[in-house]
Amino acid sequence: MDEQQWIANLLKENDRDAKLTEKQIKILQAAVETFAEKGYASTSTSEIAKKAGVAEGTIFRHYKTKKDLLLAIVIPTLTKVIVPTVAKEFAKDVFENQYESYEDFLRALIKNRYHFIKKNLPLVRIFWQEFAFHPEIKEEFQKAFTENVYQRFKEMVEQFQEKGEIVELPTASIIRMTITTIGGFFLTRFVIMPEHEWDDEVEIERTIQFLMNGLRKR
Amino acid sequence: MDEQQWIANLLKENDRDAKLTEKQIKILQAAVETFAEKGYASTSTSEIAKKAGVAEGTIFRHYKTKKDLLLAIVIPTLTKVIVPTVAKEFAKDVFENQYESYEDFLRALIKNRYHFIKKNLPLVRIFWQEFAFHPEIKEEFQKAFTENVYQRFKEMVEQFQEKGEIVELPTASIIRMTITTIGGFFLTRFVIMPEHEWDDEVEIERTIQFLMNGLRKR
Amino acid sequence: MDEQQWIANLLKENDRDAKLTEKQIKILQAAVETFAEKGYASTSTSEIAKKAGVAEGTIFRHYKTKKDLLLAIVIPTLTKVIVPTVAKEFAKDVFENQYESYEDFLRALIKNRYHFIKKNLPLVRIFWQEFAFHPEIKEEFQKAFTENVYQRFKEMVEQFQEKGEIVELPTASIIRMTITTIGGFFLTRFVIMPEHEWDDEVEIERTIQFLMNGLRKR
Amino acid sequence: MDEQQWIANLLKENDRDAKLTEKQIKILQAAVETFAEKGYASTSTSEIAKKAGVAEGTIFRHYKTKKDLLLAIVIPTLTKVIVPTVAKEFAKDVFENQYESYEDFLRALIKNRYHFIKKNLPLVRIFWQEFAFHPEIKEEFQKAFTENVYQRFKEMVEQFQEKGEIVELPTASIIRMTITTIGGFFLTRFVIMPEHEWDDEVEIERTIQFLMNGLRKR
DNA sequence: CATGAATGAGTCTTCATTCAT
DNA sequence: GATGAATGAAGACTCATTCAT
Repeated sequence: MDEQQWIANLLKENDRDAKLTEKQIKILQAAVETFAEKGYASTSTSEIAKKAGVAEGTIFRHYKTKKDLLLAIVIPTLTKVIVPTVAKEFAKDVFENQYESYEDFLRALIKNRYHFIKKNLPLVRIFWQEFAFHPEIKEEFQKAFTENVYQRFKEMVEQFQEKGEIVELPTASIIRMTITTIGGFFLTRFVIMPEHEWDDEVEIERTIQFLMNGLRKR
Repeated sequence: MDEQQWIANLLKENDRDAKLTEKQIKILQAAVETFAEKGYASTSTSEIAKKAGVAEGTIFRHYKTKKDLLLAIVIPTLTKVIVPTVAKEFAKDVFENQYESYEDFLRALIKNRYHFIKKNLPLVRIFWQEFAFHPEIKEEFQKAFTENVYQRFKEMVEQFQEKGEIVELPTASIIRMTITTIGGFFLTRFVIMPEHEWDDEVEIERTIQFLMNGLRKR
Repeated sequence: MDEQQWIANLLKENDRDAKLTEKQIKILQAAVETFAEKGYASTSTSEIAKKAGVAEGTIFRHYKTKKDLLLAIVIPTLTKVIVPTVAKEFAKDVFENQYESYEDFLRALIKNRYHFIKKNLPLVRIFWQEFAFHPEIKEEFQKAFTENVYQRFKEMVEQFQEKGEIVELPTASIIRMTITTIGGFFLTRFVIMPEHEWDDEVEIERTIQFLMNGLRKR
Repeated sequence: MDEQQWIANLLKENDRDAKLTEKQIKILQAAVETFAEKGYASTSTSEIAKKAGVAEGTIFRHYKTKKDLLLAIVIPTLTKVIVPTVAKEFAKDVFENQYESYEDFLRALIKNRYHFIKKNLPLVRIFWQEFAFHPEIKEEFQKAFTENVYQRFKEMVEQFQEKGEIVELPTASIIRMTITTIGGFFLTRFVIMPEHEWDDEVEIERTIQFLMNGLRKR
């Protein structure tokens, strides 16, 4: 029920309408699980149906095609999760605070994303895997990123460049390095070596220090 | 012809035997191209056959199953390309030199990998995409990495830690940061924003400086 | 409303009972339209429902199966339209007049049918198309034709054979020639070349003359 | 074998190439049979496969879609059967003879078509049924008719109008009446009342007389 | 060695029909 | 009466794989 709730909330079209049926939720859950595990192309609709405990036809009553089902999972993960989470909770959490240093900002950012990824690992995996093969997803992502994240990120960077805390490289490079360093940590942590025993607290702090050393003005 | 040569050399079982017939080469080329573009699961053997200009049955004469064909592409890309290329050319190029500084080593490493990826982008993409879904690949990769790359990398790091050039973090962390930073650059450069206009020379140097700043002992 | 009325009157079970609800009428209209355009087998009930603006289930409340819906359209088109229309209006119009000549009878017949077909083209098309595949329809038609039309037609023919106007061929042959000639005209006119510019008055008269020349005693 | 031969000859793309496999012939036969009996839309490919004694996949190796299979049956029936049969054998038989009278021409025409239809009844039924729903068929037919039949028919009619044998109506009307009268006979004979006991010789002669009476100049 | 026709299990999708609300 | 979510059997079509030539 609890488990059902969050995925339902996450994926329904918007918070007002959208009474997802119980079956719809089960379908989405089963799809997320299976897509994440085997990939979109290798997952059959009959398998999803079986796992969801519904008839195969039921899937197609709600999602006209298999691809619609994928997009129904991935697009909200972007527009609802990256965008508003970023824009509302996350941004409140991250951007709209007044940080005393870029380091503090980094710490907030990395912790926020850490918890988000940990919670939504299957969704993130699906997004990551299918990103390359579905132009719709790629476009949606770039739009979401450009419109919502990039601008705020830029302002943040410039603010601390002006304060003389971080180096005067082009903003784009700084953003890229920040993101890839953090992304690289998450990738190693959650995708490549998830079974390794991680001391997450330490590793996060280490990553922050590394980043700060790399970016600090001196 | 030239094009054919390198992929033939790259993929044939080992440098001695292995007279790949013309058809085999065409099959491998077609497979690499198509797997990279659409993903393994979404590629049909008949499509490969058509693109390679051979009969459908011919593929199965050389590769018992479709998966065999994938592995015939990916495993050598690891064992021949990561391993011996690393061990012979690359390692000659990278590890077996005497570097005056970690920075020089980084520069050699990043440039070597840059050219390799640029040349083998489709192969890298396939590896990257299928990595998650095929345990064989994952294992083979981890074996290759652990046995060949990790140990040499570690020695290199320790050498410059002793010299007092780089910081005394755990070797594993330093390796991870080095690799993810470089990997992050390549990912952005070749996968996420390949169409962006890059000044590669500048960007590489920037990445090196960032890494060095992050790792330098102070 | 007007449009609704005639199809309602045409199709309701019989003139007394049969208060077809508004929804029923809409279903029938949608079904007629779609069956005529795409054929019975290629029409889905959901399509009809959508076109009629009712829920899918509603159709099955009124017609147990899809085939029932077809028969609800076709059978009245026969029993109400061929039979009573023939027997009452048409027959009043056609058979029960005293014609001075077979030619006058033909003229009345062809004009009456011309207007009927023009008005009911979709119904006629459905009947025509499905005739071959549904024994019920075939039987119903043959019954209706034999019981109601053939006998009266025969009397008409014999009457003018006795008067010496038309030739002494077997009645069946004369009826067949009359019907196929007229039918052939309608077929060309409404099915094969509907978009051709027809001068119907002239063409009808020409058909009558042709028939009379073919049948006239000399 | 014999049975197989004619349908193979009839349907293969052209007399030279076209080695239809045994299986292909079986598929075509099964398809013709079933389409004729139940209509295209109501026939399933699995049914055809079963009847043909092949795997369902085999059908799609030869005909990319179910509709392709239909067209592979119907179009040759037009272009090979209407056209060249008309243009070569039939036309030799019918048009290129020197007829002494329109009546002789009619007799040749009707007998030729009588045998053709009798032999190819299923094909004719399919054509007739699907004509209305598939624009491709309609267009192909109109092309075939206009290009091959109409012109020759017209010359024939005009020739006998000049000789004063037949009436001076517009050629189009005369052709239409000729065709619909003959068509009407065939329709009644083969479609509407095939089980009736027909004395075909007599009925054909009667039809000719009727037509001639209708068209004779007087 | 290479071919390509043949296979049949499996894929996504549609559809007539049912039934709880 | 009307709805529309749910069903599952059936539909068209795909595909990896085999095998006779």
